[in-house]
Amino acid sequence: MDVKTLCLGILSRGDATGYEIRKQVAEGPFSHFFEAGYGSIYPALGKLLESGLVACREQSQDSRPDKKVYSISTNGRLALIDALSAPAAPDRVRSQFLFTTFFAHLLSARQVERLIAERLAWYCESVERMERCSETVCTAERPAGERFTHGLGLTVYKAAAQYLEDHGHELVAEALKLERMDAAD
Amino acid sequence: MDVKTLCLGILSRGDATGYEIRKQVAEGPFSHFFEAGYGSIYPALGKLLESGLVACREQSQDSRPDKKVYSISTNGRLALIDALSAPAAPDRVRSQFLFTTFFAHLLSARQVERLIAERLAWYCESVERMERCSETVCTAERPAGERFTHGLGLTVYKAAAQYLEDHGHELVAEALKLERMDAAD
DNA sequence: CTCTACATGTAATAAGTTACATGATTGC
DNA sequence: GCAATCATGTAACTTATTACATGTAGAG
Repeated sequence: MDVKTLCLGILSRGDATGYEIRKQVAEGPFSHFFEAGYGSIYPALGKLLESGLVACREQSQDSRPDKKVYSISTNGRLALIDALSAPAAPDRVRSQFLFTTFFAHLLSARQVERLIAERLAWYCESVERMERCSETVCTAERPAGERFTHGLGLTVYKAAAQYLEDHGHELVAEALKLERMDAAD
Repeated sequence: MDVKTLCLGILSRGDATGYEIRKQVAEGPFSHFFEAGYGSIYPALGKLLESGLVACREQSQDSRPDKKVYSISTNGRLALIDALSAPAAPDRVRSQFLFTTFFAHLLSARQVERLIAERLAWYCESVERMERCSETVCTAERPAGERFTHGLGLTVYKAAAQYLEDHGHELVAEALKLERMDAAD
């Protein structure tokens, strides 16, 4: 499941340019479980074009740069289904935040407090971002899978935010205690 | 936050061999937010040794292969704190599972059913794996950060598993409906 | 006049994965 | 006898990130 497959998936929902694909990954319904920048999307589209899994038509626009609109081919749809049918690979997660909280005792109380506050803000932003695309994903016309994936993301974010609100103070409390002990020495 | 920093973090809790580090990442308290295999851990330890952030003593054992026990140096501890103090980088998540569920309408009901069941099993395993190391992480002697990180991971897994139990059937129901429609054609 | 949005791409670099290579011991 | 655990490492490959490179138009 690489960026090529991601592009196939997005194109299976409708034609798009590289720019639009990137927007769907950054802000749209894929944002909570995939990341990709231009530097991986454009090369991926190039390879898909080479192997005939997508087609491309150039569109000149006035008062806008030309754009290349990609559309998925029949072979592309088959390749997508193949990729989806492959044995489930485990999710890849690497959390700088959790790594940092694990070693919170090495930071100052001020740092810990900021860490928690920033993360809470980030969860709020993420939830807002996701709710902004709820209207396009959570309608009856869209497949159930889209609603499901969206709902699972929201649920997880909300559970995590709640945990932070419930337990964040414990981290700060310990940091303050350690600082008092240091001061006593 | 790369594998080098991960090694520094783990070594800050006590000396370890490359093999033991890998075990902590695969099964220990780091398993839910970091991944690393031998192929990244050994080279990382090599680089840390070169730059003097860790020290290494060789230990021969009888009836076991020799091992290299690494320990963090003072500079290593400083480097770790530096890395922890760096501005929070967003978590990296790439979920094959969520990608697949998003496009569940392209799969057969059988495939969807298996997907959900396997994922639920995976969550159960993950929760069990994490609870197995609860005893070493969730004691009063360990820093609050370890308990916090552990608790957040468990909370998120449980919330996700609950969501699957609550909404997984919707996905299967749609798949069955699509199959009936196909059969009708 | 500055910032954001639109729009595409390449090159250099960094990072990590997979496969390869080896080998003893312990428990079933 | 076979699988699992302990134990270390390299080389080739794949992949993705970052920085570079360029340019228009509309909104404020």
